[in-house]
Amino acid sequence: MMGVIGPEVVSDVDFDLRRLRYFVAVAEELHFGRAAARLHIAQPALSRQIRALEDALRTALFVRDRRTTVLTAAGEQLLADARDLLAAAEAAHRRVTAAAEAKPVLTVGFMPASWSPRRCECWSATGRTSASG
Amino acid sequence: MMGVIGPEVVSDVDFDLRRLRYFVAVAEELHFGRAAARLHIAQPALSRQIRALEDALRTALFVRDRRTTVLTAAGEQLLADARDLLAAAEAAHRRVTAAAEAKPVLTVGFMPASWSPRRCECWSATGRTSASG
DNA sequence: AGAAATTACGTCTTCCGTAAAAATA
DNA sequence: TATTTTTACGGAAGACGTAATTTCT
Repeated sequence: MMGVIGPEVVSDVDFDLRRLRYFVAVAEELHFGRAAARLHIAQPALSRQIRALEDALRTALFVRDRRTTVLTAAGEQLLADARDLLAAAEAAHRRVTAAAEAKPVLTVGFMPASWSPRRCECWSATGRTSASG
Repeated sequence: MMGVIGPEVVSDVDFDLRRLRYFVAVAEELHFGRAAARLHIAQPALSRQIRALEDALRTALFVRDRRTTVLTAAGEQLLADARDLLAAAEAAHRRVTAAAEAKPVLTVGFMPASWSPRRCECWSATGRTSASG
């Protein structure tokens, strides 16, 4: 499905964070059985979700070689990005929780590896004393 | 729900990208009706999803003042993070698609505003000619 | 009354787990 | 035949829309 119409044409990236977690598990294990066990779900459910992800991306992520499971180039790219995305989501969750408690937020230099910068300097320290109503 | 058990205790960040999009719409419009129209869904559905998001985060995101809708401090934080997360997801989608087509990927300096760096230098240029099997 | 958000309810899609099937060494 | 993944099927959870409800100006 596409984002639709008007000034708002979002590409509607259809990967769920849950699906991304599933994908990372399979990509790391390279074995649907072990990945399913690690995720505490049944194998068929995992297989379906991975296929659904591939369909949504319109891109093959694994090469199922009958006996072996290997990542495609797209799969390798997604593995890197998925890890970053999940980490970013978790970090966001922490920041939101912290903001709710009106605690000062300290952001330390951080950057996803997939952006592979040649050089990067980045830091910040934001102290906020509860200024909310 | 928590990630569960063993060496893998993921905090199970429960925000869906779809819910995040819904949230951004409301946060930008500060009006459930307009936001729902913009998202092409009904108002109640949107209201429920926002509440579900707040429940999942265990954090209030809006102050519903009957007549007005305002962001909480946590809401403001999430707005910034959500935009970055959605942008990152979209970028990841593009990179994955590009990788699938074995095109060289050019990453230009980019950094979410929410990390509010005092100073940041960051660039990279990765050329990859189809080396996949 | 009028406007804005939430709850109630019925429906439809999606997701999961168990069981069976396909495919390969 | 054993192992790994995928399809089939029935049940549970989630999400949406329409309609009714609450609350404040």
